Amino acid sequence: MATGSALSASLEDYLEAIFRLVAEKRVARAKDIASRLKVHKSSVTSALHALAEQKLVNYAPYGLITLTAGGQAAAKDVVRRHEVLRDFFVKVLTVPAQQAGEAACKMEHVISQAILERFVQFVEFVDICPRGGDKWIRGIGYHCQQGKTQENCQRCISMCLENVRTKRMQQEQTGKTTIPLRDLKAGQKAKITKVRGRGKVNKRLLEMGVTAGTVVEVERIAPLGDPIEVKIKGYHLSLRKEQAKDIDVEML
Amino acid sequence: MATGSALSASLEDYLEAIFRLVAEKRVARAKDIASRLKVHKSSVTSALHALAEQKLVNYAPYGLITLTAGGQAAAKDVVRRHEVLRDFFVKVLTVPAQQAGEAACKMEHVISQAILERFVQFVEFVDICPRGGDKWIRGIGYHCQQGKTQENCQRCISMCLENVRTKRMQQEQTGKTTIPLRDLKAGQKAKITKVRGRGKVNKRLLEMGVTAGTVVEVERIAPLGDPIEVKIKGYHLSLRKEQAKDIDVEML
DNA sequence: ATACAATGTTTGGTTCATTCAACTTTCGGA
DNA sequence: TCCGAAAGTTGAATGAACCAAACATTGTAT
Repeated sequence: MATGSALSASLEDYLEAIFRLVAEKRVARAKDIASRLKVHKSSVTSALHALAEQKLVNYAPYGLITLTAGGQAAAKDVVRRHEVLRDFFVKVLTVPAQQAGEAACKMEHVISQAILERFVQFVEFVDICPRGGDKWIRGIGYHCQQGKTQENCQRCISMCLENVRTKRMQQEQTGKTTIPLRDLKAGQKAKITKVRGRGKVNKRLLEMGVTAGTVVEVERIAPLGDPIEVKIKGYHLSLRKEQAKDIDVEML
Repeated sequence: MATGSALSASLEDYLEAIFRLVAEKRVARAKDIASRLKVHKSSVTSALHALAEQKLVNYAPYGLITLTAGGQAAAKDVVRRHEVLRDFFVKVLTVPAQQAGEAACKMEHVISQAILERFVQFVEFVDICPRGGDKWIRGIGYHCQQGKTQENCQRCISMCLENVRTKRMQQEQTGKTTIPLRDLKAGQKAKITKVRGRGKVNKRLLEMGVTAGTVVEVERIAPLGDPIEVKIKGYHLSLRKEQAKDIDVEML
């Protein structure tokens, strides 16, 4: 669901750069695209021509650069690939943020849909599984940075037991921890248990992956608590308070 | 440690194909390279010229194609990247073998050294950590294929407890499980506890990552039990029975 | 031996991504 | 208002990677 004819890695980069610039500043200027991508400004012009030809950007010489609906979709797709990979590198492989970003920049162009979804599911699994969790991931950090001593593993055992115990307790007081998504704070993660809303807005949610069992992470909440930005399956999603009220979640 | 000036993705592909063909059949023929990489035969010729220029292949028109020492090293490097990724996809993300290979083929050209080592360490960590292990990985499989039901997690808890218990028992009868690497069977994994040999052969082993704490996997053992092929940190290594005798390991 | 099929090479042409240098447009200040 | 710097464009040129078709070589089956 998105692009028609596959874009080249290079054009994807341009698209992504435009998307990010529009998000950061209000407009995308050829000069900024050039400096971000470390290419000559004339290269930007030709890329713009190519993108315009494929109806991905609205472009007229000396005019301002915007993404078309299609371009927006394609760019979001690239960005998602980027974010999923970066996320995995940072959260699971404990790679420094900057390095992770650079690596994601290259890999985003060659990763297949199927493998990408596996990455998403993997992170989700680590979140959900009682054997996973923050502490386990931190264990990987130790392992990667300090080498793999037996003591770490001893500590790991106790952490695991503790982890399992807490999870069990949570399981026992079943459903008690269920709250509306609206009540989560920024940075918190939870598992969706029920999506109560109905109608076509709801259908759109389902299409984006907002279904029972999925892990959701609250990225940030706007000043007045209205648009709630969440991440689901690597997608960034903006929810209205109204909708968030009708989504039940269970803290992890 | 390897290549001088970075090779293009395309040339890396040619190098890898030659390496694999030489390994499978005895020689690399231009036609086979072409069909493997799905390119026209004339493209092979030009690639060969480029590679010869960089002193990576021994090439003379109509002559037979071999890798130089440098080419061998570069090819092995590419192959390692490929294998590490494929391994991770198959073993951790439980991606079907063929798909994993295809994905690895593309990603191998863009992955950085640092991230690659993280992948290696991650797989190693999962092997070593009492919370990881086969069963946990199989849990990911369930998760990816069937969706994430609560029952799976319940089962996961008991598996974890069981896992931790066995690990503990192993820990208690400390060191008892230590055996020479030579006594492992094909397919088994173990952690190196001591490398007893000395001298320059030993030094070479250390350089290849054969050090205490590292996970080693026996790939296969030659008919007479002499060259033992192992995988360490994604490298494929061929050990002599002599050497394998002096390496102590502890079963996982 | 020799003819010919299989294999390998060359040549010429395409596309993509890029730069350089010359040119044009835009826009903010004096 | 108009002028110059900053931003953007154009066109010619490069190099990588590829293909198609014509050409060259090799080895082998009769």
